Amino acid sequence: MSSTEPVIRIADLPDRVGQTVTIRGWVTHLRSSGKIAFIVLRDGTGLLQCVVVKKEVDEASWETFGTLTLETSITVTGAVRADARQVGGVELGVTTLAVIGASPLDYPIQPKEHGVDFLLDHRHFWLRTPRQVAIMRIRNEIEQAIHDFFYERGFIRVDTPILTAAIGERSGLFSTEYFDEGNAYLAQTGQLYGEAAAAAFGKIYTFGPTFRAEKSKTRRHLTEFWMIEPEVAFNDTHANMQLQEDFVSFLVQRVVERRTAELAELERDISKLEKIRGPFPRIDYTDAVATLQKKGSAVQWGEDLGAEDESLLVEDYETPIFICNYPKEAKAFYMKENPADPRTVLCDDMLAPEGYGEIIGGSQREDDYDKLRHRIQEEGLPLDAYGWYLDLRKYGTFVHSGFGLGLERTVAWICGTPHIRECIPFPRMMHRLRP
RNA sequence: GGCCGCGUAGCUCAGCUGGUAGAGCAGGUGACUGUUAAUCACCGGGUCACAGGUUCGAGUCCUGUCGCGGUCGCCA
Repeated sequence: MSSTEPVIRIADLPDRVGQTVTIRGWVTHLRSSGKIAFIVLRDGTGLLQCVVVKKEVDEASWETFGTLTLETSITVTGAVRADARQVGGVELGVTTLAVIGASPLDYPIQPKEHGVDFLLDHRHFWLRTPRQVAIMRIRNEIEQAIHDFFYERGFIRVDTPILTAAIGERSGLFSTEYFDEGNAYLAQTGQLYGEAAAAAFGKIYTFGPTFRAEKSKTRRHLTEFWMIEPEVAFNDTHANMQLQEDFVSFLVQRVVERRTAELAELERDISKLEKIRGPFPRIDYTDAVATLQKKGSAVQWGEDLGAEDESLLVEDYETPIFICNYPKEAKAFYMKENPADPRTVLCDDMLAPEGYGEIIGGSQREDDYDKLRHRIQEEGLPLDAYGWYLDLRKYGTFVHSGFGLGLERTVAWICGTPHIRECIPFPRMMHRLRP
């Protein structure tokens, strides 16, 4: 292994045909036909077929080839040459070959089908496979696009606390001891803090992990997931939905433009993603219930919509849709009462197409001190814990709105994966805490 | 938590109305100078999740326990 040889990344090789380069990576596949042998090497940027011909390498390198196993990390040096049969159009004619780190023969992931439970037990290795690499690169693209979208529009990113006193929504909380302060809870949302920050900066967003201790066992739920929560001062519910529409369209088109290779690896139907541009239909909850009843659903006005109801509504559209203005009882205490129909609140759920369900929940926030205080009491929540939150309405209250986008659900939809657990590097679910 | 389903070789699975455990892949040895999950020959590999029951006999039927998956509810 020469330290003077420049180390090149596989993705850059098409520009280096004819040059001699050194690559470091992991053995992904091995084939041998006696005096000629093939190594498929992975370096995190792509795959490269390395051709080892006995007559063309030194004896030590040929013997080294014989010891190679799957996932051995190696250094190879050789000439880059064009070969139309290869992905990326190049292969490497090896001149020397050396092992960095050996890999025992019992490497568990084989180039074949495995069960999901087995793969999740070996998530640290599963992550190395082409499909998983593609998903994580798309996830990264979406994360970067989120930051770009908000930065270009003058939003400030605000990091909200993960350890909190009891505050937020009603669903299950993870708790831990916190010195002499009693229990601390892992945050289920950064929204309330986001509202405080909106009065400081005007337009903000949060980007962080959130935790739900519900015993949910579905393809759409994790106990730890990442959520993006914008909050905008002086935006009403209509401006809020416009922002959501622009935001989601931007994310999808960004992935379509920049991650075509990864979408191809996932065999995603890109034509379905290209249609994701505003406007998205805005359906009032009351109209949605009427439509559902016509379609044979048993749903009654006042009830929340079930997963089956959501699918029935989405099936008529190729873009995401909004369901707006749910009954007060079905939604959180902080949502603003609808002046046009006080039985309902100014809120919206965005449902993704193709059965991926709710990816956004948003609302205009209650900005009236007395109404909010009343709602907190109505829900049986401890008033004293919400003192600072009520203060936001006492000192210069302001119309404001925001929403929460579930990152993994968005990644799952854009990638077309059947289960959300593939869309986060190390998923946390009810029955899975490791690796 | 409710309902449905699964647990057999390292992995993926088959195993019928109960009759003494199978395949492919992976692994080992050998052959092969253009392979793309290479091919060919030969070889090793099992507490059928666990406990109890029915039976002459249980991987198979029954009960319980454990583990896991799907779905619903909750939500992003």
